[in-house]
Amino acid sequence: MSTNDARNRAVTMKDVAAHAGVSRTAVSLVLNGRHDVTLASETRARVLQAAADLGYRPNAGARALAQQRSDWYGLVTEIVTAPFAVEVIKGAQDRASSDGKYLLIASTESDPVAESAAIERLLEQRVEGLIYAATWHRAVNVPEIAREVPTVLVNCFDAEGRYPAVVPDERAGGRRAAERLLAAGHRRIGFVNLDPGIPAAVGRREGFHAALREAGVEPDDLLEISGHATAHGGFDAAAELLELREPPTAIFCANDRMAMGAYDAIKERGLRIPRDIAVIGFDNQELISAYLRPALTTIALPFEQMGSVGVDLLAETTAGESTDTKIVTVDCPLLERSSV
Amino acid sequence: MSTNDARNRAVTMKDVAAHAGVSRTAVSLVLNGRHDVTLASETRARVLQAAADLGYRPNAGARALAQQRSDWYGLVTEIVTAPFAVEVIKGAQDRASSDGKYLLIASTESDPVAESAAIERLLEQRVEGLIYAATWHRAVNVPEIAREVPTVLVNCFDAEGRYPAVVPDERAGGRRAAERLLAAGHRRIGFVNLDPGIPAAVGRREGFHAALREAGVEPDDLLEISGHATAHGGFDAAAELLELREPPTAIFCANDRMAMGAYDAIKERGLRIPRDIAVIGFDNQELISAYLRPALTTIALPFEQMGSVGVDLLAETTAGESTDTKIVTVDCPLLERSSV
DNA sequence: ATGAAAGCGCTAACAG
DNA sequence: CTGTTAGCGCTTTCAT
Repeated sequence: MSTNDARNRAVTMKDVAAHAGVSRTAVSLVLNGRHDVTLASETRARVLQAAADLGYRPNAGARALAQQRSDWYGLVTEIVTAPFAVEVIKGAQDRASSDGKYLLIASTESDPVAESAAIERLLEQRVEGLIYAATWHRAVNVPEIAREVPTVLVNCFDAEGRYPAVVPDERAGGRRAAERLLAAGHRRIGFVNLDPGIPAAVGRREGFHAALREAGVEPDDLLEISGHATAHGGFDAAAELLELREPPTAIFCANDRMAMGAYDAIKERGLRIPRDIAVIGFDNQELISAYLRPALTTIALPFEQMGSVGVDLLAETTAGESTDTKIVTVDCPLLERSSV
Repeated sequence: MSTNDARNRAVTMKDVAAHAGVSRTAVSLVLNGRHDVTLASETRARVLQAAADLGYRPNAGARALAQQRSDWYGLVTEIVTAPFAVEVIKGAQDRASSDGKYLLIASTESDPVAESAAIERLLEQRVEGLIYAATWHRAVNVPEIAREVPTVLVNCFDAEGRYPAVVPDERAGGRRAAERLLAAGHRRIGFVNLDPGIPAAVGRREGFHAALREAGVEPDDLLEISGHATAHGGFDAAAELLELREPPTAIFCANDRMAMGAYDAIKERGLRIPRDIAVIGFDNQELISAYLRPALTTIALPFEQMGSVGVDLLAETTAGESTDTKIVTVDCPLLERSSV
C-alpha cells in the first residue's frame, strides 16, 4: 500500500531522487524509460525501488506543462439523446489509449452556444485535437473555434468539406440488406424508408435499388414508403404495405425502431416472421433487435469502429502526416438473426 | 477571430500583460475576476481588451499546477454494456459543471485490473474525487487505490459501508408499481421478478408486498415468478402466469425487457393490453418502453438524478463538510403511459 | 553517466 | 493599487 494519501502532500520526483540518492534528472530519465541515454543499471534499480517505496505517482498536469503536450483529445457529442454515443466513445477511447492518449468528453445538447462553450473548455485544457461526433449521419456546422486545433468529424460531415470525416457506408448497407433478402428468394421487397433527403435515406435506397437491379428486379414505387422514423411510423407503413393488392414477401425497414413497429403490424394480421414475411432492419439497436421475437436480422451501424477510425484520422492529422480532408467510409455489416 | 492558432505558440498571460502595459499580477487578478482586491477600472478594461485582442485563452493545466487543485472529478463506469451509463454521466456532468468542476470519464469493462489502471490514470491527472458508477444496483468491490481520494458510489454500494453511496429506492418503486395497479382495480397481480437475491429483486418485491397488504390483498406465491431478466425470460414467465387456472388481471414486470417479452406472450393469446390485462414495467428503458404498443407504463430508474446526487455527495466530502459514509436513496417515479 | 539550471504558464505572498 | 519574487512538478538542454 502506498504511503501517501490525499491529505499528505503528494510524493514528488524530488522526494524520489532524495530517497534514492540521485539527481532529479536521473529519476526523470528512469521513470520515462528513456533508453536513448545510458545510465547505470544500478541507478535505475535504485530509482525504481524508491518510487515504489514512496508510492510515487507522476503528475500528469505538470508533465504536460513541461512538455507542452497534453496527450489529450477532446470528444464532443450530443450525449444525452444518444444511445449510440456510448459506442463511439468506446471505440475512440480504446484506440486513443493504445496511443497513450486520453479522451476528454464534452457532452452538448446540440445547442450551438453550449457547444462552442464546451469546445472552448476543451481548448483551455489544451487538447491536441477534437473529435466531433453526431448521433445521426448528417451535414453539420462545426463551431469556428474548432479550427484552432486538428478536428475530425464522426458520423457527420462538413457541408464545405473543410474537415476530415468518417461516416457509415449507407449505400453498401442498403445493398447488403437487399442482397440478403434476394438470397432468401424474395422478389417483391417492401422498403420502409426514413425521411427523404437525409444521407441515410438516400444512401440506403440507392444501395437497395442497385442490388435489386443487379438481380434483375425492377424497383417498384408502390413498395416504397417513407415513414416517420419511429415504431409507430413503421407500424403504419408496414400496415399500408400489407394491404396492397400484391403485398411484399419481405420488408426492409431503414431502421430497427420502424422494424419494431412493422413486427406489430405483421403479427396483428396473423402472419408469421419469417415464414410468411421476412423483415430486415438497419442500425442494430441491440435493445430492440436482439429482443424482438423473432430476433431481428439487421444491418449494423459501426459506431465503435467509426470512433476508432476517427481517432486514427486525428492522429494522422496531429502528426502532420496528412492535412487533406478526406472522407472515410466504414462498412455496415450484416447481423444475421432470425427474421429472414 | 482570434489571432493565435495551433501553430503559433499560444498567447500567455505575459503577452497580455505586455500588450496592456501592466503587470502579470494585474492580469491574473482581472482575468480571475478577483473582486477582493481593488484595481483601477481603467486597468481592468485595458487587460480585458488586450486579452480579447490577442485571443488569450487560459491554460487550465498551468493554473491547476499553481493552485494545486485540478477542478476535476473522475467518473469510472462500465460504459460499454451500459445504456444507463450515459444518463449517470449526464446528471453528473451537469451538476459538476455548475460547480465549475469537470468530469474525466474512464470506462472499464468490469475487469478489475483495467479498473485499477483506469483509476490510477485518473489519480495521475490529480482528480479531486472519484465517482464509481455501476450499471446495475449491487454491492461492489472498489479497488483499494480509490481510497486515496474522496470517493462516492452510484447505483451500487460497498459491502462494508466504507464509501458514501447513492442508490435507487427499489422498495418505494415496487410499492408504487403495485399501488398503480391496485388503483386501477386489480387484485390478482402477477409479479415477474429478477434473479432472486439482488437488491433490485429484493427491494421491489418488498415494496410490492407492502402495498398489497395495505390494500388488504395477501400476496400469492403462485403469482410470483423469477424469470431470466430478458425478453425471453419475460415471455416464458408471462406465459406461465397466463396458463394459471386463475390467471392474473395485471402483471408487474421487474424490468422493461421482461415486459417486452410479456407483451408478446399476451398478444399471442389474443389478449389486449390494458383492456384484458394490464402490464407495468420497471427501469424505463426508453427504447423499449416508449415504443411498445401500447406504450409501457413503468417505474423509472433515476440515473440522471443519481449522477447529480453523487456529485453533490462528492462535493460535500471534498469540502470536508462530511466524512460519514451515508447511503442516499433516490426516488423512482412512475411514468404513466398506456399499458395500465 | 550525472547534476545544475532554466523554463513551461500560472498563482500568491509580500513589499513597494 | 502595482510589481517582484518564489514556487507548483516535471522535462530538457548543457556542462561536468
